[in-house]
Amino acid sequence: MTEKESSIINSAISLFAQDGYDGTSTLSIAKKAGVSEGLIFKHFKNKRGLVEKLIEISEEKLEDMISPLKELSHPKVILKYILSIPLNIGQQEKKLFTVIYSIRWQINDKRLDLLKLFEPKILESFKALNHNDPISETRTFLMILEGTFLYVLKNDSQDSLLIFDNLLEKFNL
Amino acid sequence: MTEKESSIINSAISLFAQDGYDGTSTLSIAKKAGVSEGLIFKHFKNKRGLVEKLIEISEEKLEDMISPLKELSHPKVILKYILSIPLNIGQQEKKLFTVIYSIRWQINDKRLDLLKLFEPKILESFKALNHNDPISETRTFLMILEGTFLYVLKNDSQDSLLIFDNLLEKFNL
Amino acid sequence: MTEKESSIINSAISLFAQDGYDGTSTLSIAKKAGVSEGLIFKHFKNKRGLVEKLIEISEEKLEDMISPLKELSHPKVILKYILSIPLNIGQQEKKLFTVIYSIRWQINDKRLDLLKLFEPKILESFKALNHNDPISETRTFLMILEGTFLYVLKNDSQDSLLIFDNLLEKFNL
Amino acid sequence: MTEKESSIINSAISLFAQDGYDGTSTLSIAKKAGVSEGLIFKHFKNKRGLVEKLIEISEEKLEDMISPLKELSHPKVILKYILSIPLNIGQQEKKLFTVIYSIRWQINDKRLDLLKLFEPKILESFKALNHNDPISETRTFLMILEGTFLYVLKNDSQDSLLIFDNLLEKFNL
DNA sequence: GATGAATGAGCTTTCATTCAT
DNA sequence: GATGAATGAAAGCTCATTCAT
Repeated sequence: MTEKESSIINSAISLFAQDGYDGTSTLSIAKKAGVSEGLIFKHFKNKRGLVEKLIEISEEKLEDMISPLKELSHPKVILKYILSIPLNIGQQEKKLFTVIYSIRWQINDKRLDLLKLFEPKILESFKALNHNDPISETRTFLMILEGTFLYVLKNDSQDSLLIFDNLLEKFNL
Repeated sequence: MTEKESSIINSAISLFAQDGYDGTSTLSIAKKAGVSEGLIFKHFKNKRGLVEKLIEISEEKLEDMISPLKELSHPKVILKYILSIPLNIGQQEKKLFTVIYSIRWQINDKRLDLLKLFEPKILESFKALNHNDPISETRTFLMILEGTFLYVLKNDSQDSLLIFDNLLEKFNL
Repeated sequence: MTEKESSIINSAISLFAQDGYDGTSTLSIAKKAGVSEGLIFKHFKNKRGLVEKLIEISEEKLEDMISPLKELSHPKVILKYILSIPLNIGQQEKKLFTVIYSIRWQINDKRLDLLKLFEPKILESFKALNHNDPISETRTFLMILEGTFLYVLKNDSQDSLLIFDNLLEKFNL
Repeated sequence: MTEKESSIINSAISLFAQDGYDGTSTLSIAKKAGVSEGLIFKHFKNKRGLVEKLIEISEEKLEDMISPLKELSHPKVILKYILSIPLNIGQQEKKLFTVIYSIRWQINDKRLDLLKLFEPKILESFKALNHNDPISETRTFLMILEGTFLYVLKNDSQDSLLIFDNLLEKFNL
């Protein structure tokens, strides 16, 4: 990946997060990236191709967040870790996930439901805890996880910790 | 409000919910409404004006949902009622709220944070229940309420009841 | 002519003078006149019909300005009088003539060359004065008359008198 | 400046002169220029931007007409030269100035009062001639100059010379 | 790889005009 | 005579995309 290519990606993330996919012109991305408009199409074929790239990156980012789970064995620790993820994302990831969230309303693509990646691990954990309805509990857990993500993306929250403790309690973690 | 005017509104709700604000052309709204494109602008001035109208309608809808709360006094009953709201919305409301949710990523307007309307009632209830940190609990409650709304809007859930019971338990309701 | 009809005309004059013919919408005229948009078309058939009416009125106004000439016999007095006309027009006439002037660039109509009405009188006067080239002198006179009109319409001139004396001298009047 | 760009400018001049600013669509300009409509906006941002360009060009044209004055010293010669300017403009300049004149009724911009550029030279000349009221005489001179311009723009005059001599006489030049 | 001139389809919006009431 | 809801054509403008260099 050349320097210009990654400059385009970063500009796209910022602008998509700020103004939405449709609200961002390829020209504005090019300008912000200090690059000619044509180059975007050379590298990504489409404006849509840019989104594809962002989805890929998001998936990789999330995979990275999931991978430490392999070394954890206790289900409560696993669930705690998952719940902590939205509270620990950095500024650039925040923008990236904001893009993914906003795009979900405009583009139909299963891959945009990023949190689905956590489902197996969560279900497995609740089963290990002998929860009496692990499937429902998983669904609720995911739902709340999504609420937490949304909250973090929308608010510059410093009160994350309070929310976190509160959630742990509700899931007996 | 003439018949054509409300036809425009209904078409706008459907199309915005389906394709997003930017993804919907005024021409497509007009066609679906069986109306000339110009009429949209006579009645709503702007494409943006159409959104303003939808926001107003949403606020009214939500006010209607809140008003029964006045007759409830027990805090647990109040909170239960609020949690049940997303599970009881009809098909047209679903579309309407989908529009509001999707637009939040493109238009910055405080009124789009519809759930804020519930905040006073929720806080008051947790205080009445002598919760040891009512402010945090309210925030968590709202966050989860949003997650529930999102879930309901995205999925054609028939499993609502299971989720509902699960949530009641988590808030000791 | 009903009250509403003349109200439309006055509004049209003001708005055309301010924003030009194309820059003025029939709706804005209707609003300013306190009248429905449809009524304009009942009375004047067209937007263009409104202009026709304004041209008629202008011609009448100018005829009124010319008519006192019939009682004047001395050529110098006649020319002096003509030269004084632009300096003595009222506020409403000013607007009206502004409309005529601005419209000349958009609509081709011989009647818009209002000053042509003066030509016979001017030519006759210079002939009576035994001017050695009355035709050329008339053309120059008309040209300068037009310059004076333009000046008066564009500037809220109080220095009219100085200009007037200056012109008299140049034509030996 | 690319070839297409100047083609747009020339088409704009012709059409604006013919049909006025509001009466000319950007599409018609594009067609006449043999160019896509979008290109107009790439180069000039706005329809208004096109006018800005025409104003600039006019100013440059007029500067070119003024510059020979630097080499003239005798005030009478200077004034004679200025009076001769409207009679010596070419076909394309004629169109250009027609645009400027017609636009003055629709757009308020000091730069559209092109003749103001001559004011200092004229005033200076009348002072050098010890005219007893040089300020008034300058105003009158400018007014007549404007009348002359108007006359030339409106009529395909071959009788320019007669007018010219006539004017010289009136200003003792 | 990189540019930027150029395109053309599609968008929102305006507006003169019509017509049922 | 008067209204105002409704139309539809045309306007200015944006933008993803192409392509010669």
